[in-house]
Amino acid sequence: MTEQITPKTNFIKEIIDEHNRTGRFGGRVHTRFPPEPNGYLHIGHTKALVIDFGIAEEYGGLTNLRYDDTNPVKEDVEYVDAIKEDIRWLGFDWGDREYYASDYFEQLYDMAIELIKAGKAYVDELSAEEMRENRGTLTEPGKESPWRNRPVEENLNLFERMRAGEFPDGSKTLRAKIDMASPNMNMRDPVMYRILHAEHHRTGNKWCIYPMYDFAHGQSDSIEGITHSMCSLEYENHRPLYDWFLDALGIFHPQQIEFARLNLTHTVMSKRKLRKLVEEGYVDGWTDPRMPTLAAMRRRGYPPQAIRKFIELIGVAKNDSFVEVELLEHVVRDELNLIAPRRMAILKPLKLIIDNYPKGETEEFEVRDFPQNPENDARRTVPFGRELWIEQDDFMEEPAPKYFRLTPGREVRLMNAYFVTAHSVEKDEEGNVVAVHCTYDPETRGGNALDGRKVKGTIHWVSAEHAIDAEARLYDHLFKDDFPEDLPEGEVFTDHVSPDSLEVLKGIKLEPSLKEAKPGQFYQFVRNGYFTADSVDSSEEKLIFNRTISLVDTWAKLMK
RNA sequence: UGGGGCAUGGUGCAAUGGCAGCACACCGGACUUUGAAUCCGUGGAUCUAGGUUCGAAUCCUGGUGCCCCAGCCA
Repeated sequence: MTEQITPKTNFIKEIIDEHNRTGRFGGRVHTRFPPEPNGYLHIGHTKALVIDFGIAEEYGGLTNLRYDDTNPVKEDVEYVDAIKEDIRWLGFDWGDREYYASDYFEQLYDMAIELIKAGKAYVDELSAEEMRENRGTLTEPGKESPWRNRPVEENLNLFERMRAGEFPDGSKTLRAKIDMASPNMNMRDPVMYRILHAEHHRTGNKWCIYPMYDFAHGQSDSIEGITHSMCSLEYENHRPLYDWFLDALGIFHPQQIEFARLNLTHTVMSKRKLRKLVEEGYVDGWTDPRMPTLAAMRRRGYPPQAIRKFIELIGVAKNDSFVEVELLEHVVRDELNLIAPRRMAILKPLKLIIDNYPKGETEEFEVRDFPQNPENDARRTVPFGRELWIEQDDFMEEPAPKYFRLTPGREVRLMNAYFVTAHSVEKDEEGNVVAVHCTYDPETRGGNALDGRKVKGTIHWVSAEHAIDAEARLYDHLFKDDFPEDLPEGEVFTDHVSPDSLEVLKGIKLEPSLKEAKPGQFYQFVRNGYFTADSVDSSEEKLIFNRTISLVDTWAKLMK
């Protein structure tokens, strides 16, 4: 297991410590996790999850789950449910504090009225295009809207009628009256409300005006008494606006803190791109095990503790960064190594016939599930017979240098069974080896020679007579490139989806104890990798295994 | 050529004026009934130029590079 040497602090905790020293929030720490229900949670969100829930817990505080559902045209209950399942799977608990920004629509509306009355908001009638033209550019100030200074009463009247549904989509907006010349574009009279005659997944058709994120998030935090509102770096430019609304309203003022979001090599993380992969069929839905979504990782067999551990290891900072996916894979292997019982399975079968083993005879071996762990003596029974399946890769008629598996004339160990020596091969008309003949030494039962002689190679096997047929799905990185988003001019990231990211193996051979394998149970297929039954397609009649992650393969590296 | 942020081995994160460290990756070795795991070991970093200081990754000044912002998205 990886050492628990993660840094004990980070810049966010230092800020909180400072607040606690000065008593800004009376020692209280209350955070929120604010997903928009418009897609599945991915590994990047896990960073926010671990920060939001982890920090609150560390300080003895609470975390609210709050859906940021202010845009009905993009959101759906399907995602609300999926998100909750993912959070629970990771082991986080929001108690009964499941909230929605849409719960606050009425209060938000009242706040807008208040700002209008204070002369800090106005109804604008500029079209989207006109508004864009008036906004100015990064280097030039914007122009004030001709509607900017109309009387409070008129604003009130118009805003009420916006709510009443008197105007078509896009015809009017409510804007904050701040500063069209601000160097921060977010302060150039940002839109607070837009007209959207759309059905909301929670409020139905009650509303036809919806608040913008900037007008909803800070106040939602405030209403819930959130003390520390963590978000990603791109919201840094929004903090002045977040603060402005809170101050203009004179309500409880949480602290927004921004951190760098997680980027991972060999994958893409934006919801837009993930959606594209799904919609254009590059993958089989949001839960395709190659996706970086939590649902996909669960299906693929990543243990949730490993994902949490990974997030703890990468730390928190404000530095834009790309984490190598190898670290995630390391943590997954590390965890699985501890919890996954060993099994024998042959992925690419080759027949091995023991010529001097009595025909028709079988025997059983009692084999340990965790041979590397002296404290866990769990065992299972594995049948053995005259004809076995071994891996094609475990036999070479003309061995490469340093190859020490099965090859004519060399003695190797069949794991937990006997020493065997290959003598001859059967080939098909194309010259492919289809069976290997060997002899065994009955004096090596269990895998050790009475005379103490050693063998260099140990290979795994499955009794042909008892084997169960199954399918295996081997996954590799979705993209071969480290940074699939860094593309030459004119190329699309979907063109780079790796054709090797999925390899389906029909007719793999399993030891019989795998018959009852269920999704959510992890196995190590000895010398091959970690596998789990597929939660969508596997059944008792037709077992289908996902390869969660291969074992480290020093031999393959040597061969390159 | 506006504003906001960020620069430490290949990657990510520490070091908060006092010996630049940890993890992954890489490389070498030991051990091995998994070419896994485990164990041991090597190499490799403070963007740059000045300044302050006995002493700077850390403080100051200038430069350079990268990221974000011109949605009625979040």
